[in-house]
Amino acid sequence: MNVTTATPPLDTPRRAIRRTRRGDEKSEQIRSTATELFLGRGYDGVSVDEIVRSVGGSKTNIYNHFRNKEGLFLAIVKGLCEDLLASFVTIDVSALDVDEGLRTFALALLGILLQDRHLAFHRLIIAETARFPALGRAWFESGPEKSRSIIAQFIEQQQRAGHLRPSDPHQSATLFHDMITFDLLHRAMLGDKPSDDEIRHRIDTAIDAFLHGFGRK
Amino acid sequence: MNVTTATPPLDTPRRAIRRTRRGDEKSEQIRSTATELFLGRGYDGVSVDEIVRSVGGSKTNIYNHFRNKEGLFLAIVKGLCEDLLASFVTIDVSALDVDEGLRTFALALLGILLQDRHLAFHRLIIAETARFPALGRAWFESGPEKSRSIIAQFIEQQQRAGHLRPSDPHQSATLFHDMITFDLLHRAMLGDKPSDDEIRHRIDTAIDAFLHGFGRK
DNA sequence: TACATATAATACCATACGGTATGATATGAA
DNA sequence: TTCATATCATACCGTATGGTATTATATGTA
Repeated sequence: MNVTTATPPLDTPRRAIRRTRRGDEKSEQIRSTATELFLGRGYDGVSVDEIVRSVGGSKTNIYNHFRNKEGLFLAIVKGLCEDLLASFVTIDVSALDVDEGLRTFALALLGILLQDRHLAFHRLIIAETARFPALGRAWFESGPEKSRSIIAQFIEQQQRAGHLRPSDPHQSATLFHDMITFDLLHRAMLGDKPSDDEIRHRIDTAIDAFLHGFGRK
Repeated sequence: MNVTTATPPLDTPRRAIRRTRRGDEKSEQIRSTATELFLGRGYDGVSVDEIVRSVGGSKTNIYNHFRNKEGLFLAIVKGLCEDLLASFVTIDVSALDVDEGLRTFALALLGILLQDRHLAFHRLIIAETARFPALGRAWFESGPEKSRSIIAQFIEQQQRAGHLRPSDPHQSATLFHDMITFDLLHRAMLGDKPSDDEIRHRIDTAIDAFLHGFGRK
């Protein structure tokens, strides 16, 4: 209801707190415990009282570390955005050819996206973007947009080496990324987890389509 | 909490109701009014009292027509699943060549998926699938799976005519469908609606990739 | 040791929700 | 017209929620 924008950011403590080791530890306990609860049952599905019961300690202290329930939630999502794709940004494909590079990216990406933890996270984001619009943006930038950029770099490099015909690298990376992820991710979100064979087969088909297309010349 | 399965389906009236014209009209009023409310603010965001205020009449009567809040919600989602893709199933591409056919499908599909009404519906489905598992299934079957099947039929027909090289038609249709939809749909869900030019460009690129690929032979 | 403050424990508040009970009124079929 | 019943209006119940107030205790620093 309150749409004024003069209020300070929500993911900030309600008042200056003297930082201390015990305090930081407690704050981390609250954050990590609440993370699992929110991932499991969504924002509305978890009450502050339940977080208190689960992490121990007092309700007041939660409201001291995080301004309110929304503040705690936003801090948690911010952390998850950074964590989930962490292993993807360190992949080194510089020594691989086109086929191997794309396959490496695809396997790593699906390995992350099909984890239960990511599925729950994805549900959370989609569901709560209506309530917290900034949240969807942050996820898109740190998720799909980031992984596509990494793939785009590789594609551009392969184009310069003459192994791919010229095109907008980011557009091409997006098409490849989407071919790989959409179907398997959505089915996994409905509880229909693809087998390793299915994953490999999907990747093979997508790489083949990406490199050669389906036209009959 | 109650996980027994002996209860009757939820989208069923709580007791036998003598069907009458006024009753059917009232039931429709409730359904259509509540549809817009749920699309706007989700399941938890809309209270039964608010539906009563909005549609007029009495709370009791809603509980007579639909067993409870969940029953009303499921009836509404079932209706939306059928409505949204209605215009897609009647498309006739039998006289078109590969390029034109794929373009026709892509334009029609995006025309549906990027509507505000569908975006809200999609959010609703993803968010509430955790609470109502059957819901995600029903949507997937009547949505993505259905549109892919229609595209697959066209691809198979073009393969038999020798205009596409042989492949699993449904796999290929899935790849094409996902290239077309994933990125634009997700960005639209975050409020970043693509322009008509962007849509056309994306479709061109995807069709080109589908037919010719990006490899340098 | 002394003092400021972070944490705890607990009771409490206002509000909102889904759902039911009850009694009055409107409607439609016999 | 009669009578069963669909609809309405309203009050109510039990429960849960986010958030605050209060008072006591543990902790770190000077």
